[in-house]
Amino acid sequence: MKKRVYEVLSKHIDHPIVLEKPKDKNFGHYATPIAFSLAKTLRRNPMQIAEELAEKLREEEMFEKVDAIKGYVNLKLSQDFLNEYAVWALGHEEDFAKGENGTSILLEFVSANPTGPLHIGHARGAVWGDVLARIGEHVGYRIEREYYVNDAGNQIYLLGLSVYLAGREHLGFEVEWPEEYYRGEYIADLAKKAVDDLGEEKFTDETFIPEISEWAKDRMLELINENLAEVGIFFDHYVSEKSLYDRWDEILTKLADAGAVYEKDGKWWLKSTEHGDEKDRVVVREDGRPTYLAGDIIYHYQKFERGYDHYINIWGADHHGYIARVKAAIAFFGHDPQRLEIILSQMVSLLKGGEPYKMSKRAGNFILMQDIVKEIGADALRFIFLTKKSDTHLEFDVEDLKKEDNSNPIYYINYAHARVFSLFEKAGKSQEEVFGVSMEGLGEDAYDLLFTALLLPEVLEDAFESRQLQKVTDYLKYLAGMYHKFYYDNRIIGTPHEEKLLKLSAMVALSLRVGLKMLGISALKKM
RNA sequence: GCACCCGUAGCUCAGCUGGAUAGAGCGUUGGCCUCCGGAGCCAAAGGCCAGAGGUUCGAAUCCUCUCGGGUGCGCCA
Repeated sequence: MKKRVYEVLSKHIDHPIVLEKPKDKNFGHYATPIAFSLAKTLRRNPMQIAEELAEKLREEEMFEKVDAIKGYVNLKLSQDFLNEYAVWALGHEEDFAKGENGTSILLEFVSANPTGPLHIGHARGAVWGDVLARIGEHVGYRIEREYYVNDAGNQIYLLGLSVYLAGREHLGFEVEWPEEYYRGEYIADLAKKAVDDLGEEKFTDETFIPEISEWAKDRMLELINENLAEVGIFFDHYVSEKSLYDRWDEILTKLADAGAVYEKDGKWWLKSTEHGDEKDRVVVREDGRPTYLAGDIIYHYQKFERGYDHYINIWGADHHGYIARVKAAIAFFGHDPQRLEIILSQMVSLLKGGEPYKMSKRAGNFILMQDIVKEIGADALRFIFLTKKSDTHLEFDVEDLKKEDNSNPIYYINYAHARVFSLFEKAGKSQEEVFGVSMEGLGEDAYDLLFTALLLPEVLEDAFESRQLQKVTDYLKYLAGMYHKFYYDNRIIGTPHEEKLLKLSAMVALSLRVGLKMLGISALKKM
């Protein structure tokens, strides 16, 4: 809708237009303060400009009313326009709110180390990335989801060592635990399975640790994927860090050719300060082994090689210091670092009944994602993360999400959706049979509701483009609230307007349903 | 010390490409079921938008500084 308004306005104004939704609905559906900015360039009174503009816009069929008030131009869409749009939307649920864009995006998220189960912090990035992708795809972007698997380095050895030792303990050997190893019951569980799968003999000698590491890492990745699948999150690609190092010599040569690296103290350094980093970073150690950053450099090199238009990485906020060096590497390869966008996902703290949530022993002092899913369900988990910006600290109480009243927004929204279905059932009608009904003669509040329901497309687009997913949840809560009130104020069944109001209800339900789908939450027809 | 994020109602948070009277949920107080699902609706109370300057027709929003909280600052991954 907004697009159509833009188009019409652009015919009359040769200037960038700001369209906003007025806070007070008496001011119409859309408003523009354009006269203020025009006043500056034209050196004329904004009120006059607004009035002249309003005069012209009144001739457009799309608007029922155009007012110039205090320099604002307020626009009210015509009922016919809203009606037509609703009829189309109801008949094309699959296409409703879809857009065309075509830009391809590689979205990397989660990328948790395969050394332990996912914890609650991972869950935030996981849900956020998944929904960003869902919405982006819906509004027309081509998005592929990728998981970067850190399957190289010391941590994998430590995982193997931990499983090896736990396996020995399981077999009855006396075990002396080193200072550094992975704790938590999952290691013991893994060890038992490893003993069964690999055989007891692998636990007799430390030389088998690399083999155990490999096995444990694969198994861990499977577990992580199971955790993610429980919440409905899947990936298109997995890229193994280990596999990348085959190309290190080639990439290092490229960096050297670009003048991006230099040798000092027997190490190779990336001149990341040239592109805004605080200090240069080591990429090859004295003993010749590449650092973790080297892996990331290769990874991003090949990402750009794969030719997407845009790249998004969702990282835990504790990695923020890493952004500058990765972007520096990209710049050295001659790519525009702006094409890589890093979204940070901030910390999460959990409460239960007002008290700090008890850490799971199983996790080794982490709150496991799967425990929270078990406790509040995947939908609630999704919703809580989606009501907040990704880059602010978040604290929530799991008890609140278990309540079944309006303190729980998912129930609130789904209740509105279910109400519509219950109305149709009560009326003995199918949704399809009212699609064609004219909506003429309904009151203002009905049209306000209809207009709000039709806002979904622009809400989704705005949410995706601004990377502010909470706009979708806010909108759904708002629309559901509006419908609850409408329902309370207006009797529907058995009135002369029954079919019209049912159609309106169907439109509201459609927006709620499509909106929830974008969040990966299913809409209930009955609760 | 440096970098990033944050500071809005008692609590958890929206609002931030500057725009008309600062919002929601919870909590508190008080109303609404002989009527389509009360898992709902209505209302009241509650704010120097951390503080101070600046930019301008206009600032919660942009800039600078100060104060407060979080996180990061290995050649670990």
